[in-house]
Amino acid sequence: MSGERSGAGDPAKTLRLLWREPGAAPRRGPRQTLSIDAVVDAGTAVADAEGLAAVSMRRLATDLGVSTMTMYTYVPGKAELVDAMLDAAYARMPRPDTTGRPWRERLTAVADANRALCRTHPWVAGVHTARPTLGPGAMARYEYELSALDGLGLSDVEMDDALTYLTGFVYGCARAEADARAAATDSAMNDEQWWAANAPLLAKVFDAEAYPLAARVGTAAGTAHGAAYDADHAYTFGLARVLDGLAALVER
Amino acid sequence: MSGERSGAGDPAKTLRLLWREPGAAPRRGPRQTLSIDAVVDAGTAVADAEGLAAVSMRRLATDLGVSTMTMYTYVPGKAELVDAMLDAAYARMPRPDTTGRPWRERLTAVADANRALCRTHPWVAGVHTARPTLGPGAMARYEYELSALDGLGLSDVEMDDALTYLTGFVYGCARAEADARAAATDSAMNDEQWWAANAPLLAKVFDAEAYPLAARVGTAAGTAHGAAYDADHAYTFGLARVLDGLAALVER
DNA sequence: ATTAACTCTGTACGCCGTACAGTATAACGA
DNA sequence: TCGTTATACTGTACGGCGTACAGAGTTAAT
Repeated sequence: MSGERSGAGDPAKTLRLLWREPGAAPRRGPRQTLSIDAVVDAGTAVADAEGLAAVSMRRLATDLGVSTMTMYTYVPGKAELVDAMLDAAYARMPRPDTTGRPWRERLTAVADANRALCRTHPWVAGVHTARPTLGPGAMARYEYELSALDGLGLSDVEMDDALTYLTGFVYGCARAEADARAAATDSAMNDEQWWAANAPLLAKVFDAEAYPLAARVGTAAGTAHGAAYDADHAYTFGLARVLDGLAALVER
Repeated sequence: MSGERSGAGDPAKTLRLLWREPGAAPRRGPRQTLSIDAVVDAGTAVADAEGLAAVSMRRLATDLGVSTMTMYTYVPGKAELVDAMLDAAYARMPRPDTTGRPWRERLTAVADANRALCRTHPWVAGVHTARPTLGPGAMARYEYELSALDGLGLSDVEMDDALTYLTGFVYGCARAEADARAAATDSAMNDEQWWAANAPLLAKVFDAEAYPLAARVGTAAGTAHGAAYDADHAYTFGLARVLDGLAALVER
C-alpha cells in the first residue's frame, strides 16, 4: 500500500501492545535483552531522522544489535509497531491547561500543539489514520482537545466535527510541509533549485498566452515565496480561515 | 519513501513525457507495439481498481502482454509514469464555464470537480504533490481554477493562497475517504466491524471516568455516523467552513 | 552490404515483511 | 536433582518491489 496506516494490525494484539498488557503466564524462558519501549524508541528515532520509509525490521534490528526476526518477539509486526510509535508520540504531547481562555486561543493552542508534533515527528503527518490508534496516548490527546471545545454550546457531534475539521487542516498543512522536506532530501534539490531546473524546460512548451492567469499568478506566488513552498504562510493563512469558519458555528 | 510522489523523476525526461515531445531523431529501429498512452491508461486502470500500490512495472507489463523491462522503453521509470497518470487525470477534468456566477457557487464547483476527480481516481488524493506535475493537464486545471477567483479583488498571491487553501481542504477530505475505503478493503472489515472488534477489547482497558469527554463525544459521534467515517458529512461541514473563512477575505 | 539506432527480453542485485524451523536458555513440576 | 516446557533468539527462504545491464532481434540510413 502507499504509505503507512494506523490500526492495520490485529486488534487484539495491537491493544495488548498499546496498553502493555502483561502476558498472562509467568515467564518461563530466557529474559528479553531489550524492551518494547526500546524498539518503539528506535523506530521513532529512525523515522524522525530519515522518514517512516526508512523504518524496516532489518534496520531496527541492526540498530538494536539483534537479528531481524528477534523484532517479532517484541512486537507482532510492522503495523502494530507503527501504532505503538504513534501512540507514544501522542502521549508525549504537552497538554497545558487553557481553561477560561477565549475559544480562539484554546483552538489555536490545539492546532499549534499538533503542528509541533508534526515538526518533531514529520512522519506522523504521513500516517493514514482512518483506523485510529486506540492507545492511552490517543485517548489522552482526544480528551484534551475536546476540552478546548467544551462549553461553547456545540452539540457532541458538532464538537467532534469541529475537532476533525481543525486537525484535518493542521495535518494537511503538516503533510505538505513534511512532503516538501522529503522531496528536497530525496531529490537532493531544494524547491528553488527544482524550479530553476524546470522553468527553462517548461518555458519551451508552455504557452503563457493560452493560460494568462496561470502564468501571472504562478509567477506572483513563486516570487512572493521565493519559489519555495512557504509552510508557515499556508498555516497562518489557513488557520485564520479555519477559525473564521468555526466562528460562524460557535457564535451563531 | 511512504507513498507516491509527483515530480520525483528527472525534470527533462518528465517534461518530455508529459508534453509528448517527439524524439528528435528519425526512428531507426523496430516500431513500438504499444504507446505511452496505453501504458498510462493501464496504470490508471490498475490504480483505480486496486490502488496505486498495485501499480508495479511487473504488473502493468503483464497486463499489457510485454516483459517487465519493455515498460522502460515507453516511460523513463515509475516516478515519471505517476506524473503522466496524474496529468492525464487533470486533463480529463470537466471545466464548465461559470463566469458571472456568485463566487461561492464558482468555488463550490471547483471543490466539487476535485472531489469528483478523487472519487473516480481515489489514488489521486494519495499522491504527494509538493513538486507539482507540470504537464498540459495541470496547466489547464490551474488556469481554470484561478478563473473562479478572478475579479474578486484579491491580489495574485491571495488568489494562489485561497486556491491552495480550498484544494488543500478538498484533498484532505478525499484522502480521508480513500484511506477509509482502502482500510476496509485491506482489512476485509468495514468500519462498523472494525469498531465491533475493538470496542470490547478497549472497554477492558479504557477508563471512561478518567476521560469523560472522550467517552461521551466519541460515543455520540460513533452513533451519529453509524460507527463509520462519514465522508459526505465531513465534506459538507468543512466546505461551509472553508467558504465562510474565505468570505472574510473576499467580502472585506 | 554495412552500420547505427532502436525495441524488446532475461538475469541479477539489493531492498522489503515475515513464515517457519531450529537451537539455546531458564524456570517450573516431579 | 532432573527432565519438561515455554520462551528468546537466529538463519534461511519466499515472493514482492524498482531497475541496471547485457544481449538478441529488427529496421532504416548510409
